[in-house]
Amino acid sequence: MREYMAMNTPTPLDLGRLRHSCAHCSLQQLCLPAGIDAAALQQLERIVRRSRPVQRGERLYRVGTPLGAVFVASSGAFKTVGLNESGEETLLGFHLPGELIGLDGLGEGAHRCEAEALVDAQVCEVPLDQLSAVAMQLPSLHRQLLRVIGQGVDRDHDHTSLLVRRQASERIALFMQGLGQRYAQIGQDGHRFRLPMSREDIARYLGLALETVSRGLGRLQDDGVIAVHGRQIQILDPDELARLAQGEEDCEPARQRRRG
Amino acid sequence: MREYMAMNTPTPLDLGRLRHSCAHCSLQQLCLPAGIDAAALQQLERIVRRSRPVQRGERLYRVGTPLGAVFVASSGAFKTVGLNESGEETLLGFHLPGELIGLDGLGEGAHRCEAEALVDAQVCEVPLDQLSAVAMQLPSLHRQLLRVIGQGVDRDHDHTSLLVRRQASERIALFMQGLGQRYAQIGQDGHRFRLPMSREDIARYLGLALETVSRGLGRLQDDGVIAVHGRQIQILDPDELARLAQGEEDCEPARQRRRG
DNA sequence: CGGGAGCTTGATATGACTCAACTAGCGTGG
DNA sequence: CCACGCTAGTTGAGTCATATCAAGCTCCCG
Repeated sequence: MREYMAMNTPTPLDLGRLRHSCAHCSLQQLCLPAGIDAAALQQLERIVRRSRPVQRGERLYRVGTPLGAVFVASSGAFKTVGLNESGEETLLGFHLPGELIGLDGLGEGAHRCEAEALVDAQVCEVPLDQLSAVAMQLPSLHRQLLRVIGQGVDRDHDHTSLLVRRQASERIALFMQGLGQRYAQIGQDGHRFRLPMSREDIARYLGLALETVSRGLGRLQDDGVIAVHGRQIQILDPDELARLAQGEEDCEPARQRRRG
Repeated sequence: MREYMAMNTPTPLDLGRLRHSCAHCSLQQLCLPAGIDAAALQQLERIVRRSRPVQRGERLYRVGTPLGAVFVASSGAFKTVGLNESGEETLLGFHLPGELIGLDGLGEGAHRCEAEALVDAQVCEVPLDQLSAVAMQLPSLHRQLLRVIGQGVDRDHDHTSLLVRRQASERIALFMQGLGQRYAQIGQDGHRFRLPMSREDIARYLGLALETVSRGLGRLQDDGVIAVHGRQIQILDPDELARLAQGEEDCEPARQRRRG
């Protein structure tokens, strides 16, 4: 958060944030409140624990933690990491503001993965039993709950179709493109953003070696598709990025390689 | 249901099947009815369209089909295949009896993938609006609905941790092991089963070339871990399979390769 | 200024893909 | 009943992309 503050919100504390409610949240249209009526919103607000700060590296829950609540970041970013029997970690997903965290564990009643803040963040916490109870009273909230669950499933499926791609360059292009789209969806600049995760996280998310990710990004930069400065990313040529993401390997005749 | 019966199962009709209900279904404990009380079960039965036969190759829904119902096979097997913009297909999952099909599309209200029967099958269909309506009356069913949704998410995550494995042999071993476990869960023999899917389907599910799958299975057979006769599989050495699945590459000193 | 994590870059080895031929199994039709 | 053709699966040879190992670099942060 230090970084963010320095970069984006000069004064250390935005008082408005303290008064934040679902009704005033910029993410309202993306989050549980989307599409529910005023009465339902009030009910929902009553049970939501709002905007708790979470430090980088802090975990919302661990493997085995009984499922008690779902979370939504209002700022920052999270990763969810699965641990299998043999102790290996699998990077299951990244979660930007507005995207529900903690649906795993719905199956067994306890979390099968861990949710860790990639940068300092703010999270809203929604106790699941209360959410269920309210959802059973309010059809619109019930629908919306199923909708955000479905969106999580969709993101998992997107991840899967990333992972089955053969070419590393394809996975990387698709990842950057998808991230840009997700930033755009939450009202941030989809062409210029800061990666909240390390190269290693990206590599594990994409099923690649971290060196391959590094090289892939370098290549995209050399080709003039994106600009990379550490974690700062700028998408220079979205169309070309989309082309590469769809497996159409360059062969670009007119475009020169290496410092385009 | 009458129509279905009349249409598709001409003479060799098992009368017992006509009486089939959730209460008598062998999959009861794995399916939506699991853990709900008798009253809830009755309510649920009222809305479930039971045991429609589905032919191999037939699809339950296609991309873009408005989400209207979820499905559970009572016999047979399905695959779900996602189609992305560029027309490429991604094999998102296999569904054995008792495993919910059709949760994708919850996010957008329309299916993003297609569910196709791998072999002739029987499916129960649960209209989603009615299911929602009943779930809102019955806490136990509501809980159970979230639980089966969560199990679907868990399976997707298992798939993901398969895909990030580096070694093809590891993915293949893990796949066979997982399939065996799933068969065991539904009361079938987990050590001896028939694959409902082709090598190509397996390959696409695992993010490998089909030849690699074929070789991998051959290798497992040569090592005496499994026996393969076409799609008929027998797991001979579950412990060794588990070892291989966890990445502990053989180096087996005593065990001889090629026709063990 | 020093330390260290995070990242880049280089050289090399190898595992998996690709292309290709071949086989097994199965249903069809002569 | 066998020949045929088709689909699914196996097996082989060669190439290439990516993992791996190993330096070196850069940027923070103390």
